[in-house]
Amino acid sequence: MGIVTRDAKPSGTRTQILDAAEAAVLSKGFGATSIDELIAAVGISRSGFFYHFKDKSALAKALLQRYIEEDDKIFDDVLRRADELSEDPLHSYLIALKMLAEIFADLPNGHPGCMVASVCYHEQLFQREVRDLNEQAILNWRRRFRERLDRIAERYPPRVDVDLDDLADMLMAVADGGIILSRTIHDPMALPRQVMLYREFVRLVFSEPVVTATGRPA
Amino acid sequence: MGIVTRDAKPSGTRTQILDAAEAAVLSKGFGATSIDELIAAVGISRSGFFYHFKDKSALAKALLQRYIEEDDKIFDDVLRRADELSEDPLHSYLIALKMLAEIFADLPNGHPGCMVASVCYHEQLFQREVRDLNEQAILNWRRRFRERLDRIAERYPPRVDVDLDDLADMLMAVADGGIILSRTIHDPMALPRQVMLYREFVRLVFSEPVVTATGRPA
DNA sequence: TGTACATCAGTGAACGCGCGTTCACTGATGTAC
DNA sequence: TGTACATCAGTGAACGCGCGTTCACTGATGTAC
Repeated sequence: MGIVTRDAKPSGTRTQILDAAEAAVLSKGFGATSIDELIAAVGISRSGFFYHFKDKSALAKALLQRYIEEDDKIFDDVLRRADELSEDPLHSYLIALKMLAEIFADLPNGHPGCMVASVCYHEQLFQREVRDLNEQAILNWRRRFRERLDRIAERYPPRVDVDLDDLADMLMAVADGGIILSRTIHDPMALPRQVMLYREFVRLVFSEPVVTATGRPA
Repeated sequence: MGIVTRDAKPSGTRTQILDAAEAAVLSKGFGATSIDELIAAVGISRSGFFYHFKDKSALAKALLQRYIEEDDKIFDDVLRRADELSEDPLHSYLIALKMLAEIFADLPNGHPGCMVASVCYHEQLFQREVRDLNEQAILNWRRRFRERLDRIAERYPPRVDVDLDDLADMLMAVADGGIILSRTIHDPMALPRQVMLYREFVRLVFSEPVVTATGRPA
């Protein structure tokens, strides 16, 4: 998961390096991203790079750290706004998921890729520290969404026997899988549609189906 | 998605190179996998490699091609065996999904990674040909599962309004996302649990909930 | 059966380029007294 | 206000290693006649 939107860029050289690196890493991988291409994009010398990062793996760590922070902020934002719109935990969660799908749908060139997924497919290139950072990020998202699901389950007893940790994880899985799907088949809307499908699942799990006059469920 | 199980290895040098390359690419990326480490693993000289592959991108193509073929074979197998166990399209699909989850659960060290996802996160490194191969593989899987869902929908009208292409795609998304999840949090069972969750969703979409004596759905 | 040639599956040495990293240095701005 | 020193944000040149690729060559096996 994760978004590009960078609000109020500090625009210092360090940030520019990180921006160039993020785009390059997400489209060709960390090992194939060279320092030379980054400094060319930013317009500094090779040593300028090493002033900001002690070595290439310091760049990796900073990249992932920044990415996780930004994603956290987006989730904070979406969940908070959803809570403002409904006091019911299920409705709030459904609103949040719809907002998330809309954010994904509004990305002009589709989602650029998830840093967590990229790191996962380059494990061996990173130190323990970076891989731990990645693991903690996912467990943190699980905890956060699990909390919501617990509150929902209190009011709406689940109609099927699903593990709520798994259901929380599924959002991350659907998002990361949806990004791969979207990029591979060149359909930017596939990702938001997958998020909406996850939303439908959550709804089916917790709420009774409302059958309309036509016999079709609402 | 995709499995390691290599049945009846030809065990030629070319195959050994592909095996070594697959493991390396899935764990560190294509750009960071060197020809030198592959020939060291196989025990041939550098020129021995170039006898089998005209250049490194020929390796990439062969790697992806082989991976897709193997995955296709696994799906063929699972769907065929499920059809033998039930003539009902929904039950057969649910059986197939359970089998798939079991295959994932039985991998001793967890799923090694999906080649399609790896290629997706290394786009810029590959020629058009390889990226097209990747896209076609996904569209092919969509077509195959969509077919099943159509037959299910005929007999079991969906209880909610979901697009069947999206629902077919979701298996691939959940699998690829589940692989990333599993690897990142070091829980090999997270992937099969995600597949079972997708299975639960399919069941909720198509079949009426059966309420048991305790008031809990079956 | 013997000989000539072809193919298969490589070897070994060399190539030049690009990579990450280091090191001594620099000009502009900030701070202390 | 002037001077000394410190810090910030870099430059430029050089390093050695590892990379993908090429090329001339080779020994074993297969095939034609």
